[in-house]
Amino acid sequence: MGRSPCCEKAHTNKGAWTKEEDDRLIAYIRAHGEGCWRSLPKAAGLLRCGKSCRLRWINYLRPDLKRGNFTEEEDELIIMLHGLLGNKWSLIAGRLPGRTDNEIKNYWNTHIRRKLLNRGIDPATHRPLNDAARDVTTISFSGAKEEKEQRNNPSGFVNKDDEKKIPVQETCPDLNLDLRISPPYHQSQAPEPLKTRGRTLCLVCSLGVKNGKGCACSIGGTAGSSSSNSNSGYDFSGLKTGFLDYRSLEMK
DNA sequence: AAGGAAACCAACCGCTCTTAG
DNA sequence: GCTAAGAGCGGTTGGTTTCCT
Repeated sequence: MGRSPCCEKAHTNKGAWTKEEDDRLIAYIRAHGEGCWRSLPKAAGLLRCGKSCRLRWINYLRPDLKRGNFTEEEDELIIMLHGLLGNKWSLIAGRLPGRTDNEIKNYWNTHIRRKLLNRGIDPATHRPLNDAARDVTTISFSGAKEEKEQRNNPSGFVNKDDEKKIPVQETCPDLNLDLRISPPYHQSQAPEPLKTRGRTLCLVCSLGVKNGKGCACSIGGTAGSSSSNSNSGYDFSGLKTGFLDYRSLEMK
């Protein structure tokens, strides 16, 4: 069967974008809006693949992008969300205004991974490195873990990055994120699904993800709307309620 | 000052998911 | 319901910059 390529590769530029290409893309999107990436390059007079245009716009040219270093708060939020969602960079990016999935992914791979490793935490599982073989998978951001780390490293100074001598700080000290992946689900022992004013709330909505693409809850249509998080803070998939129905972690 | 190593990050590739016909 | 096109996502690559010896 096969499928036609997304663009005429023989007639497209590759590699770094030039200022002129950027300008053309920006001007075109300002005039016509995003969308229809396949036909955009031709319409905009660009010798680029549509995918390439989309990526350039999303990751670099969008006016709402926040450039510059990640803050400590963003670091901790990324770590927390990665613990919940895994490598769902786009979902994580959805919780960090002005940041792109690509940016977060790069940042994770270059900074946070190392940071966690130096803290003695496996970046993939968010569990202590020496605690690899347990039956119950626990993702923990609780004080207990910090305590353990503290014991291993009483100084609170952790890694090479820590040559800057920044003490490790718990951003959300009262946030208990102990998550357990338990044996197969049985109706009788299932916890109540997350509910908002009596309505079931899926993880996507509870995270306030804007496009609500993975939303499967009864109020999906309002995912990401201001109403979903207007009452001062979302319940990160039940974090405030103290549990996580891990079945809802299946995003797609 | 020079060369190599490490870090960083933009961009590409290939796959999956969604949607329209 | 099936198929193909379009869009989006995550993993990976490769060029550039910075750091170290």
